Amino acid sequence: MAFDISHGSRAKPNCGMCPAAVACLSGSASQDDGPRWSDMMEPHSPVFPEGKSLFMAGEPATMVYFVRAGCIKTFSVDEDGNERVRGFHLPGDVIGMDALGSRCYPSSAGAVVPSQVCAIPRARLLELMSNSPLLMRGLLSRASQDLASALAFSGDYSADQRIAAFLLDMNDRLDHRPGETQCLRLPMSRREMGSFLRLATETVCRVLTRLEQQGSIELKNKAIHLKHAERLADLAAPVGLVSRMGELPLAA
Amino acid sequence: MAFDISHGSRAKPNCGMCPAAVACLSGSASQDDGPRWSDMMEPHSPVFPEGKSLFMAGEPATMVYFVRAGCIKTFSVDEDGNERVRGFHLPGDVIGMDALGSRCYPSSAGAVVPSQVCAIPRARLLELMSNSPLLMRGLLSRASQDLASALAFSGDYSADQRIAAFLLDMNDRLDHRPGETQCLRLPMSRREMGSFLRLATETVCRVLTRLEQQGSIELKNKAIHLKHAERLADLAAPVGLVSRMGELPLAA
DNA sequence: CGGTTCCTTGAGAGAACTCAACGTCGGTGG
DNA sequence: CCACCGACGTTGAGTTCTCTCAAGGAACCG
Repeated sequence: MAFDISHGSRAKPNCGMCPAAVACLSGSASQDDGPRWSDMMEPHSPVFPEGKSLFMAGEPATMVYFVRAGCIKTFSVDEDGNERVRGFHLPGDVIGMDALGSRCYPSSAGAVVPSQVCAIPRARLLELMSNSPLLMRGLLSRASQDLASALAFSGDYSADQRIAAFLLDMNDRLDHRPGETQCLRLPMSRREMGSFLRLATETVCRVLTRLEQQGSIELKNKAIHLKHAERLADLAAPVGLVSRMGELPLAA
Repeated sequence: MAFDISHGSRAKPNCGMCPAAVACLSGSASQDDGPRWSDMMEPHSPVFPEGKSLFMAGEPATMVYFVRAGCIKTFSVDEDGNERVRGFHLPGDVIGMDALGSRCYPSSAGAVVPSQVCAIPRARLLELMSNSPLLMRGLLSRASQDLASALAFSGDYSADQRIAAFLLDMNDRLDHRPGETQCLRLPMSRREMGSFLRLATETVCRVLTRLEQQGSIELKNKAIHLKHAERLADLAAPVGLVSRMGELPLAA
């Protein structure tokens, strides 16, 4: 993890110091908004231990969260108690945008690994958006990207294609030191991965094993070395997931 | 169809006269916004014959559309030329909200049956949203609902469950005179239905036939009579699709 | 160390797909 | 009016992919 959450838990947010701030604010606020942005935030950035939930589906949506460190999943639970992961949120990602227009969170959210988030009251964010078209544009842009990503994964693709696309997506989004060999350290379990990709846990395992036998990847538990990213990209091409690195620059 | 598009094609939008206006503006604008709203619109409401496309994926997003009559599908085309329907949009629905934050439309849009839409320049809408928090709230609310619906259908459910949920959703959204027996007239082909639900055309047919044999529905080509909506609802329950009739009232 | 959860692999079952054929509908032109 | 055509809809047979059930191994924690 790029940001050690063991120190400074419950620290007052200071976006100037936060390694995730670049991603949080990218395309979302002008230079001037920086200080105001920090001031908006709740005074503490709570730490959530693994498994702890931020909020439950149906709960009144009071806050919007920005992930500072760790990994947060959003999910819903069907009547049989089965969990369905809707998405994984990494440092710099926003959680709760889909509740901006409604009173309640449409899904639950919980920490996949120990995580830290910054919170901003939903009403304050709406107000801020009204005052800053640039911020509104930026946040809408993020929401659009999340939507596009969700739609891409919702397609009817084979297990191999979905997993290849997932690995590449996580590789894009998890920050890893440049120059370092592409070694993913996935925060989530096989079960959570399968839940997100609509695959049985066993199928996830089998596909990963198959990809390893083909020499495309190398498995070391949750660490995955992408040996032939190109081959994965070929496999994942039909999914049509565009890299989120291609951020919208600040210019309108 | 509740609104005969054979007359008044290319008519100047007049939301006071339009049967879809209630849905368009529901929760989206205050009383005062009504006239301003009409003025925003492009001077003509173009008619799109079946198959005609409104815009293509990747095209610069200049307009946001409101469906006035007919049925518009949004879709993407993969590298093999296969069409994947992302959603069906009925009178009162918005198209292009997912492009508000980006420069280009993420998917293509085309008429499923002869259809009429009202267009509003994207920039004008963004401007209007900045000036009217209520409008912003309303439109975000719609976007949230669309997202929730898309997520519900993206779940890993059986063909029967997805089709039952789809029929009930269409029944909710297609306006039919109250008191009339619940007789759906689906605008889309089996192929389009399957494309949306991630099912082969043949599977759609088989499931519909099965539902008919069970006495749940009655098929007359594209007209479908829901004989036992309850049974369908039981089947579709796990999909967790909430009726869109439960609109957010105007009150904050 | 137990105990638990997660990961992995195998065997069999089932759901949906593909391929193929045929029926139906709506339009077009002789 | 009827024959023809193409697109759409329906049904059957066989295949494939993924799931379920089952069991053993590995990692983690008190």
